[in-house]
Amino acid sequence: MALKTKVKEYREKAGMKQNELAELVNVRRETIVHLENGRYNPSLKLAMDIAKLFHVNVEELFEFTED
Amino acid sequence: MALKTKVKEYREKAGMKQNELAELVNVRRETIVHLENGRYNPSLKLAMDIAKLFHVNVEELFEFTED
DNA sequence: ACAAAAAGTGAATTATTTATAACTTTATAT
DNA sequence: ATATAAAGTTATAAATAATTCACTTTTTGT
Repeated sequence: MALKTKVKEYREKAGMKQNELAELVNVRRETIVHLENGRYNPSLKLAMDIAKLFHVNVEELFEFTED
Repeated sequence: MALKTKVKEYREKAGMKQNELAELVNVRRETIVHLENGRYNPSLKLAMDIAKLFHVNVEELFEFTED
């Protein structure tokens, strides 16, 4: 149950710092770090807020893989 | 930050009991009850598992509204 | 009407996400 | 090269999703 994500790609494409993204979706910068690199399962709200920001759907941004 | 969802609609459309849905996505029946009626913010994994099951995207199934 | 199945409730516990803080490491610019 | 910003790490605390249990209520079928 590892999480693959394109958050970093989309963030950089938007010329955005982790800090800025964090503020826009009302979480801590560390939460963005963990999301981009780490392997954990965010809340639906956080996932949808980020997807909305980048004008993509959740499935484009996040994918759960086996193991 | 209330959560509107169509889980119940899609579940019934699929002729599925709460119990069956719960087993298919590996949560308790009570979690499905709370999801369908209650207003709380599930994990992304749970939301995506359910969306996948019904062949819709997450945004079709869940929507966050103000207050 | 009655029984059985399905759905709903509430409270207490457990598991996990997110926050906070105090750092270190890497990238960027002057 | 060196200062500054950005990104990453680790540990602990706080918030909350999810479990569990013991029910009650509603729905469905015979």
